[in-house]
Amino acid sequence: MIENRQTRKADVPHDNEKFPAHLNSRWLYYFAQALDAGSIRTASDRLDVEPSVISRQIRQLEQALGMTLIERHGRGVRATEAGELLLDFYRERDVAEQALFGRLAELDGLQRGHISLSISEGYSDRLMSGVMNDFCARHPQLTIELNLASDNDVVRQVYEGQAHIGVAYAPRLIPGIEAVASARQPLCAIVHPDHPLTRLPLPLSLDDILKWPLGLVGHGFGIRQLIDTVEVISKRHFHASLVSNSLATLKQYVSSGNGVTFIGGVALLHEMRRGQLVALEIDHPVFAQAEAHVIVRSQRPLSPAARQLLAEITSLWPFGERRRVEW
Amino acid sequence: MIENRQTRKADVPHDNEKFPAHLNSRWLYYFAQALDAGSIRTASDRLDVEPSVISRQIRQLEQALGMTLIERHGRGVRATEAGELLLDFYRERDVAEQALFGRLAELDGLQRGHISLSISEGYSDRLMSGVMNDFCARHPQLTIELNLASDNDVVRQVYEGQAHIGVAYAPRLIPGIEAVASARQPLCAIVHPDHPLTRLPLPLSLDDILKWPLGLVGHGFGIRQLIDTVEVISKRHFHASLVSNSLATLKQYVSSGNGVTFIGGVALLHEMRRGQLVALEIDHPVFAQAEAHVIVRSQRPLSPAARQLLAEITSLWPFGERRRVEW
DNA sequence: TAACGCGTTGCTGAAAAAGCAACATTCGAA
DNA sequence: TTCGAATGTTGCTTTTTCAGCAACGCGTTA
Repeated sequence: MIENRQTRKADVPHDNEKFPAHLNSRWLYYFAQALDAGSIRTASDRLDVEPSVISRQIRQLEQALGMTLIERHGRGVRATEAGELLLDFYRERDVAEQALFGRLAELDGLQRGHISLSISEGYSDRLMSGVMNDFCARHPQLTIELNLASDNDVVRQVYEGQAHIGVAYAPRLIPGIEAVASARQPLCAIVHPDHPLTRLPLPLSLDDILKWPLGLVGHGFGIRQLIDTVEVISKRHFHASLVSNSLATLKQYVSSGNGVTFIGGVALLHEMRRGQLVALEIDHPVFAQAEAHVIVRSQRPLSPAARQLLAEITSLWPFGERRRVEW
Repeated sequence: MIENRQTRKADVPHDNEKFPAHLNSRWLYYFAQALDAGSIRTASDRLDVEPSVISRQIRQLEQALGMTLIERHGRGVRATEAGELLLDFYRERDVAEQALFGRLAELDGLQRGHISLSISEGYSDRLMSGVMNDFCARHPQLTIELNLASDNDVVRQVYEGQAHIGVAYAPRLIPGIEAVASARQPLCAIVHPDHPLTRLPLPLSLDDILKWPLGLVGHGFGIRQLIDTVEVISKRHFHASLVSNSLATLKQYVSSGNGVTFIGGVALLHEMRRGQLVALEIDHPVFAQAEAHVIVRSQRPLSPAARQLLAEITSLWPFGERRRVEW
């Protein structure tokens, strides 16, 4: 036992303590086996160990508890009153342990578990239609938490362990965060289908775009950092007529006027299909090389369920890649 | 672990088993301590053991379960999903263990326990008035079973472990039975107070007694063996007008006529006090040397409660000795 | 009474655990 | 960015615990 082990540094012989901090599982095991078999020798035959081992272990248990646990007759052993109490406890402990194993196995078999996803706004549709719906249907007993957040928050939540898996567009990758899948998804200029820009040849030049009122996402989005970067290196000033932390607001903004906003095209699948919005490629390397990432915390052991979901996400990643030709 | 320990005789390497038969308590202990402390090193400082020990024990636990239990960050450890499950189990197990210790301590403090007494008929009154009433009042949470039986049954029940303590009058002592207290209590002739025998000088001779109708206890009573013995060595014939296995019946018999019976005087305290019966000494060494015994099973560990009661019984034994002068 | 089975006890070797020191990483602050 | 402190880990040795073997004492049984 731990508390009986004498350490070298502080060797205090407090054996007079009434009860040990914890019961050695082997003591209990032999104790229960001996009582179950009716005699130490029978138990020793069953377990294929020497009778002396069992005898000694039981004695240690008795000494640790400071009370006699079994009656030693000439023909076997029987439990004393204290022994019965201990035996009942052991039995209960055993079934609890088996129940634990069952739960652990369920966790292994994806019949139990909790997965927390943190997703950049605009990816939820694609993720849901591409993977999540199917995955949830196949594992109805899993608890899946889907959290929409800004790109920076996605990274933060994954980093702090609040989310197991994150999907972010152009996030600032920091040490400790690992991108298990990436896909280049250019940042596009989003406009109404009737917008004059749609009549210009692609890719659009920055100058053409900047003639129109601009709607920008707020800071905290990976997109915004890309925009700021381009603003600096292109030596131009991006005047934002509207700044919002909601992509939906920006979509609304451009769909009801002739404004322009910068959003990854992948986030607009629905609107583009319905002909409500169009995504126009921009002639700038930074915009063109923007990437979306599926991220996890480095060296964080994921639960089996999270591992499985991650595998499915990456296998289908990027979700709309093949449809990209339609844009 | 027991099942992982390889035996020499039958070494079957079934390490591929998913879960061990039993969790090593030390593994769990370190595991819980590390998570509780937040880091292995903090736990190692608290427990005064090397960090390597904790690290290794946790790893063994993980290998035994076949799953990762803690996330190792640079600044401490955290539980995985499986780890949380295991930790919850451990916490519950711990409180159950503490509860067990509490029950064991109660058992030690006589606040809990079961005592089974087997008592020869006729001793219950004296036992109850002398010891049991007080003992029961002082330890109301003890369960005390008081079983009246014939002398031979008292011995048998104690021998077979059905009774912890026995009180028998002149029982046949067999190996394995130990008399922790004895008292010479002569077998007397019991008659009605108005019986002609009461007018004869004491001790009575056998011949005087045998002139009167005889009530005898049945076989199975220690008394009866004494009577049979005397019958043989005195070369007389004891004709029983009534044979009963109930002392109460015999008392009734002699109190309503001029019959005589042989009962230990100590069994008649009530009746003698009320003047309903008198016990007359008999002039025979076998009768005079009859002994009552408090018996237990040799080398049987008694529960603390039973030990305490036994001590009280023997300290006051024999209960009515000082009053014997009144007879 | 002798033989058998039971639990127990020294003793020896093996396995597990603990200690020690050094290492690789990670995190935080200058 | 760099340095330093802190964390978990690993190789190795020492200590402790456990298991096996043989013998003994004891109670039970034929």
